[in-house]
Amino acid sequence: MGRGHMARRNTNRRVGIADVAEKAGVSHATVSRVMNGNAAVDPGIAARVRAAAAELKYQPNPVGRSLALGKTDTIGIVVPDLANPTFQAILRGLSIAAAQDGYRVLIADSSEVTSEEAILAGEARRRCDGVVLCAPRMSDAELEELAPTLHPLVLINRTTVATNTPSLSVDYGQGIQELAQHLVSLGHQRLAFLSGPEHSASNRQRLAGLDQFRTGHPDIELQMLDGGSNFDSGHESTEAIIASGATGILAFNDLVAMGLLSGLHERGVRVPEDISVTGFDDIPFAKYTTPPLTTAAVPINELGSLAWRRMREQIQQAGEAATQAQDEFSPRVEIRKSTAAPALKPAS
Amino acid sequence: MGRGHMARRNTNRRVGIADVAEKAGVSHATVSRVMNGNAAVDPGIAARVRAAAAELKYQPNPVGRSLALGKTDTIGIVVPDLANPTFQAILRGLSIAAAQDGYRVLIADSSEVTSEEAILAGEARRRCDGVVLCAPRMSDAELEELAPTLHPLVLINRTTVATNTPSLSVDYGQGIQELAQHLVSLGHQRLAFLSGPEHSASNRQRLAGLDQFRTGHPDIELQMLDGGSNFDSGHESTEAIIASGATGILAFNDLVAMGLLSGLHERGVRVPEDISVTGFDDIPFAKYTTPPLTTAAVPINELGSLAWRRMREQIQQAGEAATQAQDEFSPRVEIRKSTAAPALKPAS
DNA sequence: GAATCGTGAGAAAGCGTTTTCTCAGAGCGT
DNA sequence: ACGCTCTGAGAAAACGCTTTCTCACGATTC
Repeated sequence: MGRGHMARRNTNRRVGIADVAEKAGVSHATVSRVMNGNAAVDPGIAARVRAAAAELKYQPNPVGRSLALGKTDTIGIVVPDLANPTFQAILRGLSIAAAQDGYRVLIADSSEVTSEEAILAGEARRRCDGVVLCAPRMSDAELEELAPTLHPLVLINRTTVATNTPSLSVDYGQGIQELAQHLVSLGHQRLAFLSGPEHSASNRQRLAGLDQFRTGHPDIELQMLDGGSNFDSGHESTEAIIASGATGILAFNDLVAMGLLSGLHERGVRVPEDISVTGFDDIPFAKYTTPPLTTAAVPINELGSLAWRRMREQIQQAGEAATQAQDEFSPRVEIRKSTAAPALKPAS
Repeated sequence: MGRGHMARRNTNRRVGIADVAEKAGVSHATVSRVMNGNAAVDPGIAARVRAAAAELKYQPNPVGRSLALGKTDTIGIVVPDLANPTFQAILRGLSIAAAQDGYRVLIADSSEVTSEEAILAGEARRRCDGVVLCAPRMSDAELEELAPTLHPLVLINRTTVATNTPSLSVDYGQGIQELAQHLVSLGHQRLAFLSGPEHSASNRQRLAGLDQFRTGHPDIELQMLDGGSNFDSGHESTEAIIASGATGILAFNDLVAMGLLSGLHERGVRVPEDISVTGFDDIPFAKYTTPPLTTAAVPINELGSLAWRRMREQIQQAGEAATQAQDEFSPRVEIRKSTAAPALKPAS
């Protein structure tokens, strides 16, 4: 195979800085200088270098560059489930905003496996200049311990006690209360909440909001049913929902609501005549379900781009551990056709 | 600021291989050997190294590793539009499959800007061990020139004349013909195709399929209307569709169809009573539109994971430029409620 | 018991950049 | 004309790792 020391260099190897240095008759250093435009170099030489680089189609190797500069121009994002339109939208917003500043994004999907999150985040952080942790399912204690490790870190839908990591959150507690209020004002007396993943902080917020709602409306029945965060889990809850006897259903999110809608349709239960259903998030498709879904709209597109802005701020500050912005968004109730007044007298 | 040469090393710096070497009283080399389990090292020493590594929480720096090994354990994916559920699904399938083998994925969204694709792909390739190019909009000539540059490359919805880059494609031509056939067999005589992005290869396939359809059905009217690939462009085409007088509409994809559905609804045109509409792709939400969308189902989840398998094959072969698999999927028509027989006599 | 082999660990050479350090030569003032 | 500063380019160190090369030491063999 001929693993000799010299020769076979040009044949195989990608063109490197050494090649253009040789062609231009200058040193590596000079090539680097003209490529980066840092120090002043003689215009004649610079032109020669540029010509050589162009002719050889030289493109600096980012890995070497990263090692020397100590930065990768890449950020990582960890999401619990890439199939969820909410996280897709955040990813997209983040990716586009970051690209505008010359940064790329590396994705990691924990598939809702809580124990993987810390590992994925750590790995991502080592490869990237920062990490955005999206709706982490891990415990507060674990998050608190992990956060400093990850440092240029942005949290979405989660906060830490230490105020030096920025967070973006949505006031799910308020949103769910408004939805419940909407159902009640339509005349519903028996509500049910189809809850989300056990370790989801946003689910806990919803539960807290509903607790508060209960104290304000002691006369209203409100059941809690276990569920998940995706389409299937909504679909699987159909029986339980019907059995509950509730007429107003608050689904964890739009996906769950859509699954439920389809399940109810299969069972011949009419929405909203027999049962009213609400979602959460207002994903783009919520307008086009049958019937169009009443939901609480989260400004999802802004989340991604704001996450990048917060990340960039930290990267630029580099060091001075200032206290960081804690952004909170208020969802806005979007009334459509999946909610209506309940039937006047429930059959019997 | 004290930019001296020594000291201030432990304070600031991330723990590196040198630190654990020192702590264990061995050389860098030995630490590396232990961490990678390559060469044989004395069990006693190995234990000492491992203990030191654990105590220091040492994690090898991936950038240094990448530079030394010439691989990044990362692949890139370039998509025209991350907002499109089809590409989201491919990304997800790819990401999950790659993660299983310890690879991460870097994303690049060209935002349908054709001229950006080559640049993004090139950049991605330099940072990664391979690139998957998803429905590239660039010209055949450009693609042909770019392909060898990108080498470990997988194409989705596009092929090259050189057979040494694997490609995954969907037979859009056949799918659209089957949909047209479906409309005709329902009794439609006047069809219209709402075409997609001009530079989309899959759009050209559809056009070719429809040409073929025409020759088999000279009696059927088939108009071609310009459109786009997303929700909005479908919505914007509403007027043109109504003006066309067609009763059977073949939308470029499900998104366009959904936009059209909403536009028609706003205008009071009933689907399927007045106009039948078909989509393409069968994205998860197609079942839940009003009415549920007749479409051609593409096995979208498989695409992503198969793309990874093809990529992995190439990475493993590393060199021997064998001819690569060209996979083709056949869409399956999914008849739902957005298509029906046309009104017997069109008003006048 | 001397020559040979094998084992395993350290020294050092990469990997491809950037950046500091060093120094030659030009320009300037006196 | 001498020494001074200043500009700009090359040499070399650094980034953090892997891997080849080298060599010391103990074990084997005749």
